Amino acid sequence: MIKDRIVIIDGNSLINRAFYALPPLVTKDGKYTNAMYGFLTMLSKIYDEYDPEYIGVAFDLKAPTFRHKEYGDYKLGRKKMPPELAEQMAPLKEILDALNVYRIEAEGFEADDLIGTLSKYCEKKGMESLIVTGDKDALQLASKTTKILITKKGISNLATYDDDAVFQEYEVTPLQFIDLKGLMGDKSDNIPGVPGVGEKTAIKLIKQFSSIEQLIQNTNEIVADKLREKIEAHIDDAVMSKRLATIITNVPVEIELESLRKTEGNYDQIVELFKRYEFNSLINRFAIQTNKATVEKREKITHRITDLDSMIKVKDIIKDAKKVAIKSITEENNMLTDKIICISMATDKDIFFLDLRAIDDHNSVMEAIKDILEADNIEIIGHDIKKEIIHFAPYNINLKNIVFDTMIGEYLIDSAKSTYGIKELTTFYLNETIMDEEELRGKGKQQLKPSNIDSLKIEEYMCQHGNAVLELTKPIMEKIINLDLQKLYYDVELPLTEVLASMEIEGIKVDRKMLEALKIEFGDKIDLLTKDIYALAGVDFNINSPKQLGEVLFEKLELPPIKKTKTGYSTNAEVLEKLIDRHEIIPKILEYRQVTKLKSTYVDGLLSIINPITERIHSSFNQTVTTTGRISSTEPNLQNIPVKLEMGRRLRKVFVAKEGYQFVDADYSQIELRVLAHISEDVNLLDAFEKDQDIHTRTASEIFDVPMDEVTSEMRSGAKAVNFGIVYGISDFGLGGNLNISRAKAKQYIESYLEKYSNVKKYMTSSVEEAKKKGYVLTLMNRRRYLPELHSSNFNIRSFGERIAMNTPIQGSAADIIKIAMVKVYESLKKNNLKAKLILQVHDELIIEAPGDELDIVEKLLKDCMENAIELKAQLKADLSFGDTWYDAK
DNA sequence: ATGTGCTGCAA
DNA sequence: TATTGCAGCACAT
Repeated sequence: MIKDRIVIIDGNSLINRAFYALPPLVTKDGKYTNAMYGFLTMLSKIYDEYDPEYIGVAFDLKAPTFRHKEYGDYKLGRKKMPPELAEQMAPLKEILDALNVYRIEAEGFEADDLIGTLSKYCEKKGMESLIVTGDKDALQLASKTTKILITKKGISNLATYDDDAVFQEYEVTPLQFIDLKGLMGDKSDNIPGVPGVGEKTAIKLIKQFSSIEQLIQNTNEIVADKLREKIEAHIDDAVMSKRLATIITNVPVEIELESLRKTEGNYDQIVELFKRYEFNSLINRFAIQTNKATVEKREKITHRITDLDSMIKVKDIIKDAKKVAIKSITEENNMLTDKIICISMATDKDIFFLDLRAIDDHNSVMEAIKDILEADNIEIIGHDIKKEIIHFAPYNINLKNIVFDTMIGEYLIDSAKSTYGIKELTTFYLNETIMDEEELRGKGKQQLKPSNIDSLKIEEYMCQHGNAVLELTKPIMEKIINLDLQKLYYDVELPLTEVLASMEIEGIKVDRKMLEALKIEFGDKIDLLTKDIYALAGVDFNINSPKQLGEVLFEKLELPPIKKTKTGYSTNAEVLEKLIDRHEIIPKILEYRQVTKLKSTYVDGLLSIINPITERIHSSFNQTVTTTGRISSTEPNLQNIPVKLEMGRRLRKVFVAKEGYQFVDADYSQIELRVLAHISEDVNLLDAFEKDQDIHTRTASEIFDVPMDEVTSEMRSGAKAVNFGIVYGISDFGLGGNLNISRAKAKQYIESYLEKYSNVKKYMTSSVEEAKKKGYVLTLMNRRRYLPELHSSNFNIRSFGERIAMNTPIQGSAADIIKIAMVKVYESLKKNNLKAKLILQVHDELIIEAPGDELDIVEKLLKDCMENAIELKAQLKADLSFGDTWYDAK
C-alpha cells in the first residue's frame, strides 16, 4: 500500500532561519525579500524531493495562548522580530495563498500545537508526516511515520529524524525530549527549567529516571547532594516547564485534511507576485510545479520559404497585416556591404521565414520586402530596430512606421540591466525559453557564419524571435504607460533609434595617411623612450606591465611606494607625478605612457577599424548601455578622443570633413549645472546663468567671498572642482582627493558652497530622501533609475547610492535634453532637404558634416534645436564652431 | 580562449 | 572615498 505523504512546515521557524541565513535582499523599490526568497527556495526543494500529496504551513498568530495564561512570563523578553523580517510575513502568506498552500493558523494556539495535532491525526490515518522546522522542540513528535526535518547550516540542508534517529543522537525517546526541556528550560521561550541543569545533566537524569515524574518521586536516589537540592527546590518549575514544553497533540481545531491537498496554484497571481518581489528565477520552478509551465497561446502558421517566387508572393499575403515583427541576419559585420542572409516577418497569424542563401536575385526579393517595410499602413516592431534599419539601408529600404522596439522599451523600464536580450525578456515576461544567438551560432572561435548554419535551426531561431517580439509588445508597453514613460519612449527614444542608425551609416571620414604618419612618429618616439628607460633602470623589462614596472621602481630603484593596489604597487600617473623629482626615469615613463596610449588606442585602434569600402569610421552608438540615459559609443569609442593635451589633441586632425563639406560642432555650455539650477530653483545659481557669467568664477567668488574680479586662477580651479563635485554627488573625501587638499579643507569648501547655494543643498537632501522613500529617482523626462544601493548595510555602497540619487537626475536630464535636440536636428535637416548630416554625439556636443553652402542654415538650425530642446529656468546655451577637421572645429 | 585588474581617455 | 562610459595590455586560469 502506498502511503499518502503530508508535509507540515513550521512557517515562523523556517522564515526566521531563512532571514538570518541569507544576506539582505532588496527589490528595486526597497522591499526586503531575503526571508521570503529563502522560504520559497526551501518549499520548491521540498516539492522536488518529497512530492507530497498534502502540504500545509503553520503560523503563530498574535493572540496569547494557554501557555501565556498559565505562565505570565512565557516568551517574555523575547526580542521583537526585526522590521526587515516582519514586513516579509504578509507577502509570504499572500504568495502561499497564490500557490494554494494551506495556512494552518488558529488563535490561541501555537504553530507547534497545530503541527502536533495534525501530525498525530495523520499518523492515525496511516499517513507519513514530514515536519519541517528549524526548532529541535519538534523532535518530541518523531515516530516511525512522523519524521522531523530540521534545518542545519543555513537553510539549504535538512537533517531527517524519526524516533530511532532521535534516540541515536540524544539517547532519549522523543517523548523524553520533553522531560529534557523541562529540566533544562529554554531561554528563548523564557521557560525556567531547573537552574543549573544543562543538557548533559538532563540527559543523565532522564536516562536514569526516564521521566520528570519518576525523578521527583525518587530524588533520594540522586547521588550528588547539590544537584538533589537544586531539583528539590525547583520541583514546581520543572513540572510547569515540562507542561509548557509539551506540544499539544489534540487541540480542538477542525482542519479538513482535504483542504491541505496539494493543487495547482493560481498561475497569474504567482507570476505577478514573483515579479513584484523579483523572484524571477523561481517563476519557472513554481510554474512547472503548478503544472502550468506553458501558457496557451495562439498557434501561428510558420512558412519556410526558400524559392524566389514564393518570397515575392509573401508581399501579397502580408500586405493586410496591421503589424509585423521584423528580424534579419547578415553574413558579415560590415556596414554597407553586408548581405542579408535571412529574414523573418511575424504577424498575428503567420510567421514567414525567408532563407535567401540559395537565392541569386536578392534585388527582386528586396523589392517585395520594401513594399512591406515602407508601407504606411503596416506597423513595424522589433527587438533592436536600429540593427534592422542598418541591415536594410544598403538595399535602399527605409523602415517607415516603426512603432515599437522591445529592447528600448525594457531599457526605459530598468536601465540598470546588464543585457537586454530577447531571450531574457522572454523568460521574464512570457516564462518561455527561446534560443539566443550564442546557441544558434556557437561562441568564440568556432562561431559559425550564418551561411553555414542549418536551415531548420535558423528557422526555429528566427520564428521564436519574431513570435517573442509580438508577445512582448503588450506587457512592455503596459509597463511603459504605468511608469509614465510614453513621452520619453515615443517622442525621444524611438525616433532617436533612427537618428543613431543614420549616424552609424554615415560614419566619419578619417585621413588614413595622417594616421599612418602618426603611427611612425609615435612609434619612433616610443623606441627612443624605451631605450632611455632601460638604460636608466639598468634592466630590460616590459614597461607596460604595472607589475614589472612596480618591481623596477620600488624595489630595484628603491623609490618610495606611495600607494598600493589590490595586487601590488600602484604605478598610475598620480603616483608617478609625486615621484617626478626623485628619479630621471619617472618623466620618461610618464611620457612613454602618454605616447603608447595614443599609439595603441587611438592610432592603431582607429586604423584597424576604418571601413575599407567607405574609408570612413562607423562607430556604434548604443542606446541601452548607460544607467543614466546617456548614449555610449563602441568600435571605436568616438566619445573619448583626446582633447586636453596638445599631443593627443592632434588626433582630432585625422577626423576630416569630406570634400566640399565642413564640420559644424556645437556644445552645450554647462548643461549639467543649468539642469541643476532648474531642478533646484536656486536663485543664486539661476542668477549666474541669467547674467551669463563664467560659472566657475562666480562660484569661486561665492565660496571665497571675494568680488568676481578678484578671483585668482587658483580660486577658480578650486571652484571648478567643487562644481564637478556637486554634479557627481559630493563628498569631502572625494573633493579632497581631487584637489589634493585635506578632507577638512574640502569640507569647508563644500559647506560654504552649500551655504551660498542653499537650494542646491535642499535639492541634494530631498533627492536622497525621496529616493529612499520611493526606491528610485527621476529625470526631467521621467526616466527612472532604481537605487537598491540605498538599502545596503554597507556604508560605502549606501553612500554610493546617495551620490547616484544626486547625480542621476542631473546627468540623466542632460542626456534627455541632448537626445531631444538630436531628434529635432535630424528631423529639421530632413525637412529642409539638406545634405548635411548629424554624425557624432559626445554627451553635450553634436557634430554635423555640412556642405559649404549649407553652413549658414545648419548653424541656425543646430543652435535653435539645441537651445530650444526643452524650456529650462536657466536658458540652455550652445556654442558653435566650424572647421575642416574636428581639431579645428573646437 | 576567457576573465580580471590596472591604466587612461572623454563628458 | 566623486558620475557615466570604452579599450588596450598583462596576467592568471
